[in-house]
Amino acid sequence: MFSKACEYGIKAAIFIATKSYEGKRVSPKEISAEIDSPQAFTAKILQALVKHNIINSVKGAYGGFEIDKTNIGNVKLSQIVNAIDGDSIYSGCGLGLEKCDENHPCPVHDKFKGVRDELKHMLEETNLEELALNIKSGASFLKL
Amino acid sequence: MFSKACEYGIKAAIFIATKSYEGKRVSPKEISAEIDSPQAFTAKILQALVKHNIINSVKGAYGGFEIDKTNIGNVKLSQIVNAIDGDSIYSGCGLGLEKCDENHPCPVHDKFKGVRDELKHMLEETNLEELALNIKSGASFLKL
DNA sequence: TTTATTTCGGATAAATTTATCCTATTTATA
DNA sequence: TATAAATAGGATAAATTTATCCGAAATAAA
Repeated sequence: MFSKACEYGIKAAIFIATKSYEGKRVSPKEISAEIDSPQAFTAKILQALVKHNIINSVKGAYGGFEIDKTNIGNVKLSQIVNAIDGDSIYSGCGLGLEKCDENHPCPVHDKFKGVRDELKHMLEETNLEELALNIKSGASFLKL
Repeated sequence: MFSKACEYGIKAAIFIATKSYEGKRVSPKEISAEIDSPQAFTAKILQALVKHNIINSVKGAYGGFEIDKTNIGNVKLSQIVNAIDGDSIYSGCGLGLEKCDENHPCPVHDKFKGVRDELKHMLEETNLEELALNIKSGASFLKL
């Protein structure tokens, strides 16, 4: 469904959010340990999230990654997915046709519509706040 | 969503079905031309579909690939997806956790459940017959 | 200003997926 | 039986994704 890079990106953002609520910045080392991902690769993904203004980075001593506490609720999963995997999940044809729409549909166009729309809706409605709070409360997990 | 191999496999199976209704066998060359895919790679995928008993192959002169006319309606998309991509779409965790279920959910487990179930249901309920008939009637397309 | 710490970013390598090529094997027909 | 036509399958290459390494740049604090 998502690339590994995207999975790491989502989990990293959630973890950063939980720490940002505590006013703490986190390093790629802490992040990769917490989400069980390769450190250097995760660092690359964090760079991408920074460039897309989804998370903030602070260089130098006592630096690290963080998200503005007041903005955590505004960050939608769709932004993260879009930043890393692009919009192919929404806009792309399920069977890879170059051109696929109501007027020139692939064989599964209509049947996929529901699934795609539900996925899109879910990603656009889910924000980091609720996901981070569920992690903090122990209702959900980032690894294992 | 699906691998390219799987996209090719689905489109190839649909095309074979349309030809099988006419009692005609088709070659990898015809198939790849019709679904706009690399011929040799497509041939490998056809081999996999044969091994999974989703399509039949007949070697030698006047041979080719076909599907029993009486069985076309019984072939579900889920069988093709399963044969090529495995069951990761259904059973795998959306964020790649090794263990992810009600008791130990990833952050998006519940939110993904609906999407996954709808996708699964759609793949299990859609058969080659309806897809092939839509191609024959010009209601849907396999390329461009 | 120096030092320690930390992200940034380029180069490269490993793994996986996608794709190609060529020979062997099978089979219908002349 | 010989021949032509077709799938089967192994070896290999190209492209993409995933992953690692290391030096440069930036920054806080001593």
